[in-house]
Amino acid sequence: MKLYNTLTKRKEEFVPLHPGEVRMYSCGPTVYNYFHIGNARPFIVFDVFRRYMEYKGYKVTFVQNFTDIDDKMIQRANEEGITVKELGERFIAEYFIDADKLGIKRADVHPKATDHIDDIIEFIKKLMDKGLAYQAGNDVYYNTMAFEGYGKLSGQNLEDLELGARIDINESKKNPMDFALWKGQKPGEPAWDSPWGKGRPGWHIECSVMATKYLGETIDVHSGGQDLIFPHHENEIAQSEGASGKPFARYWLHNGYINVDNQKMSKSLGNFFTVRDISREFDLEAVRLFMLSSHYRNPINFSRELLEQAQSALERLYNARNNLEHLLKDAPERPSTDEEKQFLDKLPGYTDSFEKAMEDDINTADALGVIFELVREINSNIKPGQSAEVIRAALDTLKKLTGILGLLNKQMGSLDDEIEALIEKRQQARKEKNWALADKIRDDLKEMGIILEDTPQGVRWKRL
RNA sequence: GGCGGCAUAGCCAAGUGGUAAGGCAGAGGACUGCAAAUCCUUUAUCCCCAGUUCAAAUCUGGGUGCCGCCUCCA
Repeated sequence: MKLYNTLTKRKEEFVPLHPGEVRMYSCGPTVYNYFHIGNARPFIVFDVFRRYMEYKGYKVTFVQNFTDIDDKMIQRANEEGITVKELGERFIAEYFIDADKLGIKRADVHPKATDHIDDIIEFIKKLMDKGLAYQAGNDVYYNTMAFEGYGKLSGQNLEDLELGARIDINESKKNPMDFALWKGQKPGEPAWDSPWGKGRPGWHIECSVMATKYLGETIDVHSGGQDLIFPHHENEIAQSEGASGKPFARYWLHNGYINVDNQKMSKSLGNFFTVRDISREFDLEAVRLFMLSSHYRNPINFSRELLEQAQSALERLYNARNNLEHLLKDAPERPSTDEEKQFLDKLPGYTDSFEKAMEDDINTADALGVIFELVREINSNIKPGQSAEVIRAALDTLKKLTGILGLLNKQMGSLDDEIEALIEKRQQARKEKNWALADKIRDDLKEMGIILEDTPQGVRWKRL
């Protein structure tokens, strides 16, 4: 499998550090609000990466943190009149509600910064011992000048960075590019005891600490949005490699932004949509399909129209699956005919093409194209009366591939007797050409959320 | 100023040397009591110019336009 590695600026063959295992860390949300769809992109695309690696048989250990202490957390908690801890707990719960609807699997570990204060302190001590950090007042800073590789991820050197940097008013730093590992307590802020006085961790340190704790000093994959390349991930490298003397992450994966009107969507610009807001109008699975319909490193524009397109595309997928499930119920268990076997022989080709797309730096857009080609193949070939073997094989392939992308999560389910009876009654009416009654029943069922379709192969239903 | 990305049909989007996947929307047709679903047909000189090559959307050079990072941010 090839992955574009931000560190080397090339596609590289993925070779895990430990054969058969993948250890990956992805930067999670700061839990001071509902997350927006810009945040959702990395959650979704790296969830797909994880699912694909699991599908390929790797033992994947996936860690995604919650940042539950920082300036924004403190500010928001004050506005709400609650503690930072309460705020964090609330929005962690909200995160899972939205993430579940987006089809994002739980990470193996979802560590919180505030649960790792002791580990963070130990880590900072280690950096100080190595001369990579210094205390200034009640703060502790990372000494960027002392770390040789600083800038290697973002492709910049310290001098260029400083030229572009705003004048830093914090005169206690030795160098403007130095960043806080530990921030001394200010009035009204939550704080923990430390060798440098009461305070709280800086933002970057938590990821180095938790990634190391749960995955080891060298991990396989570290991922996040492109805007984290600098300074966040650059700083993580400085911290982690400074402390361990070993490479931190072997592959750095970064997704592109979501734009609105061709402008970056971000919290600071205020032009963002939360996933929660979107969920009131759209099926979040359509949002997922939308995210996967272009390559993860390309920027994508967000709009209602595009979401509607994705919704329609999703329905095409569901129709294909549901039709197969309907057919399977009555499919005869018998040996497949030669013609049916010809169809069966075509199925593995779609899996191959799908994998080929995924192996090329997680090309979900291409992979999705393969799924739609499979859908057409299925729709053109599958008819009532075909062997259960054929229908089952088609269904299995479709479910397998959509499952890797985390799509088609809603089960078709079954109908209760009352509705079955209504459908039967309508069939009788149709037989008698009582169209008025038949249409009335169909309308009534629609009110109840059941849509009927009279196909040449008989009546079918699906949920609204 | 330093670093980086993008430009393919009405919309979205793959494709990185051999005359353009797929989805959405539209048009025509088949099927159908109607509707829906489904199938078939149909819609692109790949931003511009020059070059390399038997052959370029794909490589090289130049240009134009748009965007991002260098500051909290996915």
